[in-house]
Amino acid sequence: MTKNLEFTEKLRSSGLRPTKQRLKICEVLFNREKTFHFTINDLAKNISEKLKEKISLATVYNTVHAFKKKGYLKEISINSDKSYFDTNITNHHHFFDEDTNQLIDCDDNHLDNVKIKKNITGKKINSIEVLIKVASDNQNQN
Amino acid sequence: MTKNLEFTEKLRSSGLRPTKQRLKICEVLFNREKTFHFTINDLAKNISEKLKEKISLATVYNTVHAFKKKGYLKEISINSDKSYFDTNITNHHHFFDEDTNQLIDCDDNHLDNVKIKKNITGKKINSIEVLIKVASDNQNQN
DNA sequence: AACTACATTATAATTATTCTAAACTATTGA
DNA sequence: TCAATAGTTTAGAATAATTATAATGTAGTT
Repeated sequence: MTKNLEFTEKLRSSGLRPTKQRLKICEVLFNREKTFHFTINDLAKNISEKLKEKISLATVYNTVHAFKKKGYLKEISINSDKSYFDTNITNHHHFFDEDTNQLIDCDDNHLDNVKIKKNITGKKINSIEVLIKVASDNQNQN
Repeated sequence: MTKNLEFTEKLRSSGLRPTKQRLKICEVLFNREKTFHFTINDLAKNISEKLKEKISLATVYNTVHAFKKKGYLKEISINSDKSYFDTNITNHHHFFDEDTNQLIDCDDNHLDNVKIKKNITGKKINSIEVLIKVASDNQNQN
């Protein structure tokens, strides 16, 4: 609750109206210790668990995309039927646990810096993403 | 046509029956100089252009997944509404041109080897994928 | 040739996501 | 303060990719 003013300011400063729904979503997304990796579905479930009120799915989609556009969220490339988002917007990479379908942050001690030696001519690099897919050692993959 | 026997053998050796449809798809996928990056839709279009006959979409899906399972195709992680596949199954990475939505292979002279210094405990690494998103230098990104 | 297991197919079903258009609300400025 | 307006929310429809279904077809084997 004390964070509400902070979120209001954050939204207003980026030209987003601090509506009730957006503040609630801020609370769920940004009021945590660890970074949060989620799909829209995860988030919607989280909202209806933590908060009493329901927020329309369309609003969740709208808000997540608005937050992404403003740079408050990052979208992560995983080959999947759904999109994954990350509250950690710093430049970092990911493990993807194929057993649990969970994304896990890669910190610096996991991975050497990726160096691009040669780029496509005439293009600029927008992002470099490394995705390390892992699974249980004793589990057979299909 | 001369390749047909080769494809028949390839399929048979991996326990896939060399049906008419699978051979046609092999022809479209593997009878080319360069590696082929495609979505199911690309492939279906390619089939109906190059060949006279139509192959049911369901069969295209089934076949692509069967080929992937047998290791003849790789699925590439791009955050998108559709899945991308690659006939180049060697260990390599990709550029993704956001202007044209095209995947481009990264060869060795583009990228230094990615080294994982520390893995998640109890898990084994199934794959490491680097995706470098690029776009026109003079184009503003939204 | 006939049997059987695997394949193909059209179509229905499912799932994630976006669109729509009407109702609602935050902001602004009189 | 209050009304105008521009941005938001919403339920539900629409769309798009993919998977399931179940009937028909076909390759491989006997």
